[in-house]
This record gives sequence, structure tokens and C-alpha cells, in this order.
Amino acid sequence: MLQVYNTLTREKEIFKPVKEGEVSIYACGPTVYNMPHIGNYRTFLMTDNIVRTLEYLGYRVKLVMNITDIDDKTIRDSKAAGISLKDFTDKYTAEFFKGLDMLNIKRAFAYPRATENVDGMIELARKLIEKGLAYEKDGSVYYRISGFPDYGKLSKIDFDNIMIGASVDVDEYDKDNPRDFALLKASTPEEIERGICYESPWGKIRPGWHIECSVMAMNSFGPTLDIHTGGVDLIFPHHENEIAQSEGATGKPFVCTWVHGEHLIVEGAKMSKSLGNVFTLPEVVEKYGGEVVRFMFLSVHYRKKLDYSGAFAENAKNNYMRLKEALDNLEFALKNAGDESSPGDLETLESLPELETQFRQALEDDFNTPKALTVFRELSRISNLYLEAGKNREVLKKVYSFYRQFSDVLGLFTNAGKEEIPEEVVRLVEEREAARKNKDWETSDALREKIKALGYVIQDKKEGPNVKKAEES
RNA sequence: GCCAAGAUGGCGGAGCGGCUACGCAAUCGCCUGCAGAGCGAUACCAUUCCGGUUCGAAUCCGGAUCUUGGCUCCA
Repeated sequence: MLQVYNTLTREKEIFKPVKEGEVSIYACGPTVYNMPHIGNYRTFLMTDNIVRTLEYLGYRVKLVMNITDIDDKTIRDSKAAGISLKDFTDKYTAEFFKGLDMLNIKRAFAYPRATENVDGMIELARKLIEKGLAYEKDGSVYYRISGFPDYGKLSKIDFDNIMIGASVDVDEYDKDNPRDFALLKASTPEEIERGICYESPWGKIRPGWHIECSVMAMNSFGPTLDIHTGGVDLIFPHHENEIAQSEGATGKPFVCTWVHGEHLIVEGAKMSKSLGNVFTLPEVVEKYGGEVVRFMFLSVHYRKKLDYSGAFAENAKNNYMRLKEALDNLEFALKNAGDESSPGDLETLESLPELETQFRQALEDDFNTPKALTVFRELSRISNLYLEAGKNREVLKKVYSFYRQFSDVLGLFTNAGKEEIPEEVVRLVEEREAARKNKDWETSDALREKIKALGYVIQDKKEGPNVKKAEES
């Protein structure tokens, strides 16, 4: 039974999709104006984990993730870069997808762009005006918060008691209420000059940020969807506003379960440019490898802050390597296992289904990947232990299939065992084996060095040498 | 001002009602021609503080202290 923590109720709830067996998920995607950092990817990975878990549990899942390719920052920075908005955002959209691949994040069903859905936004704005929930002022359209009594139900913010910060929209536009937010913004002369504008009943405009998600989510799934994900920082105002727009227009519940990912911090502090502690994904992947980064994210529950540091990353890497090593050893043993018909180890075989139950229960408990990893580690321990004791093919196969099942759900070790060993290395290994047979240790050791220089390591085993690519660093 | 989260061994860091993981560092053993790599094991053996609930709490509740975060663009 899957339980998911819902930000709307602040409780773990038994998950039940609107449509039996099918789950609709909308995820807030990137604003493509610079290299996404590892914190962004932590949230994207959380969504990936949710998708994979749901699929593992037998649901058909449809994920839609938006790409914000028009907003203040994209407009500002494309101008600074001296290129068109589209060229600029295309570049960072490509980077975003590269990052997904680095982390082995599965592609969503669709990635709608804000710029491709402006018609829908104008339509939604029109509808909200009709309902008295929005108004036009100086060519911009604003949402009227006072018309939506549920405003604040997601963030639970008590608007009477909080500071209205000095910066509460010191927009040059006048609004009825300082918290009213823009649905459509009147184009500036500069935007018009650059062709970044759309015709609307209220003149030339460009879309606001909040309205795009309402439109793209409802275009994809209709008025009500099962799950909406995003970072905790989006709870207010972004998601609060999405609810106001969507439910204001349709009168139906917009999202059943809101799932928010906690932030990644760096050595106890928030990532910020001023502290110089913002890490982009390629930087970190370069250092530790994509799978280690994925593992690192999985090792902390998504609702807890992840405190990134060198020590933490090293730790994750070690833990990851142990798990991977066990898989390598298993695959090697399987390759070399004979067909002897010994009965195999019943104790090992019997422990497997129980482990799978624990593994599934961990993920069913609000996508608890750290707990699932603990179970995975136990499987790896059992596997290693068995390799010391016996090499029965049937047992190995069984253990291997569980290992693969776990790793697939977690999105790990996708390419393990599939790397091709270069011919040159294979030849050197053969030469070394010949030398070893002749007890020519000098030659053998020299060859091992040579192989190492090529980036491959050898493990001498009873069955023969196991060659694999050395981990970088 | 208002709100929230967190405090775990030598270190990193999971667990979130009953053995405490796991990794690093240390020690021993296995494997090996040896080394690396790999595997097993040992030891140390911690849960910020004060109360409460419970047969039993790191885990639930209250309070204190400290730390961080949000209330404004933000994953």
C-alpha cells in the first residue's frame, strides 16, 4: 500500500489515483536561463524516483514537465548574451536534457514550452476575468486574490501576520492588492522591439510564470491531476497561485497530492552565487560520476535537506562502489559458473522474497529510498556471502535477477557489465595470464601496470582474471 | 515580527516505537606468486539537554538550548 506525504494536508496519505491504475504527474521543470545546478537536479531526480516507483508498483504513469522559456531572467540574459530569446533558451534546454541523461533520469511523456502555450494562457486569463477573479490594469492582467477564499491553503501562510517584505513586488504596475500577481504582463517597448510579445485582447503581452503551469498541466491532464511535484520553494507563491488560477477557473480540485522536494544545501549553507558554492551538475558528475550523484541523492530522503560536501560525496561514492562491486562479482561468477547440479543454497534462496518485500515496503513508505538502499545493501551482503560459499548457477541467477530488479527501480547500474573492454586490453590480459602460468611474475606485474595505465584493473580470481574499467579519481 | 526544519560514534551519515545500519579510519582473517583490487570478521559502540507517554523511545508528545531555512525570483 503506497503512502505519500501530501503538502496540502501535511500528512502521509494512502495514495489512490483518480483513474484506476493510471497516474498523472505534472512536474515543475527548469527555467532555461543558465546551467541548472545540482539542487535543481535533486528535485528532478525525486520526480524520476516517484515515476519509477509507481511503475514498479504496477501503475501506468504519465509525466509532463514544463520548460519555462520566457520570463524576466530569460529575457534579460538573452539580451545580455546578444542573441534571440529562442536561441538562448534552446541552448540551456539542451543542457538540461544532457543533465537528465547524466543522472539516468527517464524522459517524461512531454516537455511543453511556455512559449508554445500562450494561447491557452490568454484563454485562461479571459475566463478568470469573466469570473471576476482577474482584472486588467495598464495592459497587464492580474489575479484577484480576494476573490478566492481558499488562497493560502497549500502554504498555510497567515497573510495577516507575515511581513510584507520590502520587495513585495515593487513592480512598476499598480495592483489592487500588493499580493495580487500577474497572469499576463504588458510588453515593454524593448520586448516589443525584440519580438518577445504576443497579441491579446489587452494588447501586447507576455505570460507570467504562474499561469503557464496551470495551463500546461490542465492541457495535459484535464482539470484534476494526481500528483504535482516541485521544490519546496515553489510552495509559495508558485503553487499557491497555480491552485488559485486552476481551481478558480474550473471549480474543481486541481491537484490531489502535492509532493515537494527539500533543498540541497552546501556545507550547511544555502547555495548562492555570493557564497560561490553553486555547483553545476557537469562539475560534480565530472568528479564523481553520474551514478554516484544519483546514488547520493537517493541516499537522503527527498523531504530532508541534503547537505552536500566533499566528505558526503566521497562517502556516497564508497557506498555506491560496494554495491557495484558486489554486482560485478556476481556477474563474473555467473559468467564462469559451471552447470553442476548441486542443490544450491536454500538459505540464500529463501531470504530473497523477504528482501523484496522489504524493498517494496520501503518505497511504498513515501518513496523512502534510503531505506530501500539499506535493503539493497543487505542483498549485496547476501550475494557476497554466497559467492564465498558456493557458485551454483541457479542460485546465482536468482540472486542476480533480484539485484537487477532493485537496481532498475532505483535507476542504478544501468550500464554495468556492458562496457566493452578494448581489444588491446584483452590482449594484454591474455599475455599476462600466459606469463603467470609460466610463473614469470616480472612480466606479469609489468603487464598489470600497463593495463592499469590504460585505465583498467584486474582482479585475480580462482576462475581467472576479472577485468574492468577503473573508476576515475 | 511570523512560520518551519534539524541536532546521532573519531569522522561522514541512514534509521524514525523493541537488535541499531552503511561507509571512512583501526585491527584480524580469507583470497593471491605477490601487490593492488575484492570478500568476511573484530573492536570502539554514539543518538543536544530536561521532562512526559509507553512494558519498551534516537524514533511519539511538551519545554529548553543551539543551528539552518522560508515569509521576495528561486528546485
